Amino acid sequence: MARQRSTPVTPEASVDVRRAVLDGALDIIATEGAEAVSMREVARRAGVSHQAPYHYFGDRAGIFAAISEEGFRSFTEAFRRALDEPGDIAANCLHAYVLFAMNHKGHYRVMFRSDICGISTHESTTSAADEAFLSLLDLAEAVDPQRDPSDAMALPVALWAQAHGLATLIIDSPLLDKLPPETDVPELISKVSHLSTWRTYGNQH
Amino acid sequence: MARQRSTPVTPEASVDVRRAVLDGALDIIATEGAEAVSMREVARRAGVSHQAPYHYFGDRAGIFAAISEEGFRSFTEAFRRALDEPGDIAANCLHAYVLFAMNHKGHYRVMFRSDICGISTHESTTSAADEAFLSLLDLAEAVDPQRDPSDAMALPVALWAQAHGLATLIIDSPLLDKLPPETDVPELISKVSHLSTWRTYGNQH
DNA sequence: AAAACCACTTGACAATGTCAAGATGTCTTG
DNA sequence: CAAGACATCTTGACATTGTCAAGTGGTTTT
Repeated sequence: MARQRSTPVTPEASVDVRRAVLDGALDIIATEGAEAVSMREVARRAGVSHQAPYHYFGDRAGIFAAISEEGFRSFTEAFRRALDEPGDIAANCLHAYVLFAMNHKGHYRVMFRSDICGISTHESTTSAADEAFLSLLDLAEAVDPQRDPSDAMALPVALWAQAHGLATLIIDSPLLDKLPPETDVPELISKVSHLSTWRTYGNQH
Repeated sequence: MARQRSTPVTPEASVDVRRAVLDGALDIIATEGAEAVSMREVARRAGVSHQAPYHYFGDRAGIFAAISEEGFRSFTEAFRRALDEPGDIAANCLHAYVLFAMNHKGHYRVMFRSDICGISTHESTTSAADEAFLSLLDLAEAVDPQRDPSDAMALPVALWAQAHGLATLIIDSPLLDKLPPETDVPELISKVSHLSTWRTYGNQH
């Protein structure tokens, strides 16, 4: 009995293993949280030996770094799409931000958890995060290009904090536990957007 | 060699062990993150056997639940103090919120991590969290008592999200990494407060 | 004096992260 | 086309971890 996997070693199969490890980890993170991810469990789910994941990711933190990178890339994509939509740019972007977190719970939960992935040591993850930040700066520019240049960072920080806070409170549930169960989340986002910095004054297109 | 601890079993000593376990855990959480907390390491730091923490906290999640409860209680205290200060109530509260998170990094990092402490199973933790939420509702009431009652939750949600987002982005560092190193955090909080919902219109006292 | 209890302890177990050392196939180079 | 290099895994071993079980020795209650 030389090998259990149906497909032997081929370039395609190896991509599958990498993907399967990532997907297994993402599933665990989204349902049980990042702490529950174990090298051996993701290996088991991928149907490979307990050491196979090490080949692709080096160590446990490597898996999280890969997930984080993937998350930042697809986040940037979604956010830039929202920037180009017609209507209230800021409101559109807040929706896109929070919906991304909800639809990519596993990714989002890892993206800002410096304690588990040590993102700074993984260059490609850092650059993906930098790109995401740039798209946020573009939003600030669209919302208020005339703000005081010496305080240019205040607006992006305020926007980011509002969106990140709303996203984490929703996906980690303490917020929804406090609200009536029939609460409509997209509607809630709209209301928050209306109350906050996430609203564009006269910049619709 | 019957016993290693200098003080034998007395009521006082037992309080010390409980406290020492909590402090050890808090130190690890603040410096290395919650993942690095292990039952045996906190026991080691407290100078007791690896099973002693189980006596007080039941299991690993129990330690986090206790920290979470302690966090919510002292948070509520600090927040209520800010509510009573003269000046712009909302701005004062935002400062209090973020400074609490910065000064109680260990506590704050655990308070909203449902994945590691399963707060809902610990009744006293849940009630401490409920009280904290009530103080937030009081702030919303002070900021805008005349808002539409059918959307009464939108304002507290917006406030909470802004504060929570800013706090987590600061203590977990991705925000400060993007800003110039000489950035003054309290000043940044003020600017964000000025830009956002965290500002009181005509409610100063 | 006996029973119950508190605040621990020692011992054991399966599971985990990771190092080391293969195995087996593909690809490259002389 | 043989020989090495490389990719993609595997099996084995080890220390460390969370937690169950079963003491141990004082204090308190009955």
